[in-house]
Amino acid sequence: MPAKEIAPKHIAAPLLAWYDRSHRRLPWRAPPGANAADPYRVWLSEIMLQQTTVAAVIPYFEHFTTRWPTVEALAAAEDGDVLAAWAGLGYYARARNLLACARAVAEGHGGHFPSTEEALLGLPGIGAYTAAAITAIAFGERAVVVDGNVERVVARLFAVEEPLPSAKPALRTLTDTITPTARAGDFAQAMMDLGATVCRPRSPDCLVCPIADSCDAARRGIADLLPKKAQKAPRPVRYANVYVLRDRGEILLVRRPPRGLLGGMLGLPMSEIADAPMADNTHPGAPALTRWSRGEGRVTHVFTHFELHLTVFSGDLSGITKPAGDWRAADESAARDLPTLFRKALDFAACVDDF
DNA sequence: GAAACGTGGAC
DNA sequence: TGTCCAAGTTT
Repeated sequence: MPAKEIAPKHIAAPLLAWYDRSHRRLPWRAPPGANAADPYRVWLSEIMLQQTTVAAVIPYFEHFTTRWPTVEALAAAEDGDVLAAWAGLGYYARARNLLACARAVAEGHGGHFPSTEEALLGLPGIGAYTAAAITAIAFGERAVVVDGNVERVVARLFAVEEPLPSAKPALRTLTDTITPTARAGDFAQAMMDLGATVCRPRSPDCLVCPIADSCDAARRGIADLLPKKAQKAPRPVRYANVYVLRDRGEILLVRRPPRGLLGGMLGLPMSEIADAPMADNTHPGAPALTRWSRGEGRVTHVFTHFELHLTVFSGDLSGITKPAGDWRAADESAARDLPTLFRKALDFAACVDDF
């Protein structure tokens, strides 16, 4: 019954001491000894960090906070500007929910984020993890903050053999038992930092871990085998066509439907996504009836749940009525606001046709 | 509960 | 090269 032997203070005290010693400076973190963190910055960083690495987030966070320093400023922004600023970060529903949340806070809460988990959970894009993280980090209130790092640390600490994701409820309960009341935000961040830098998914560095004394997996030498994970489904391969339509120095971009894959983002005109390649002489989803020339080869882009093989067609408008859409100068900057998928397709087309 | 939803870095 | 993974949420 190792769970009983690990008292909160045996974890929190050495962990917090380690955190104070090794404190990582990150743009959304209040410097040591400074005033409490700004809820807007905490919230923004937590949304951006969902399933996304710190290194990828930093430049986006700097850009967003410079351009929209407050939640009210963000709430007043144009949808297209925010989505464009998010381009390349991925999981674009986050950007759509970000705006919806900012507007809810600005209009429904007087520009102040609510400070309870329950109220935070009611806001778009804020789930169990983010609500707890904001409660602890921005408001200093005790909350049980469980992300992927914490699950890993706790699974090892208590040598939980049950695989994820079914172990989630047990891991949450165990996290509750070691969560202190004091320094709630620091404890949460310390757990996540530990998971990111010491209690890593592969090759955990138990020799330098501040809580290895209390760790059942370390004691038994099985830390690198935990947590166990259920097998994931294989990634299917799918196909689509994209169209680079030119008119003199411009190319056509279109706004995608507001939900679903890359929802709301600007992109190249694209066919439906199919399970097999389309015949070269049919052009479902093409923006105009013109002569299309197929690029040699395909662009491959790997999403979480499928691998997309894109055939890139280019064509010239040459006198046909200009279809509606966002016509952009056909240079490198055309790809600026686009999801990576379309940046790749444009790069591919540029290599083939050098426009 | 399972599937949808991006991207880039590490090994 | 392929696989795994990163501070998850929504439907």
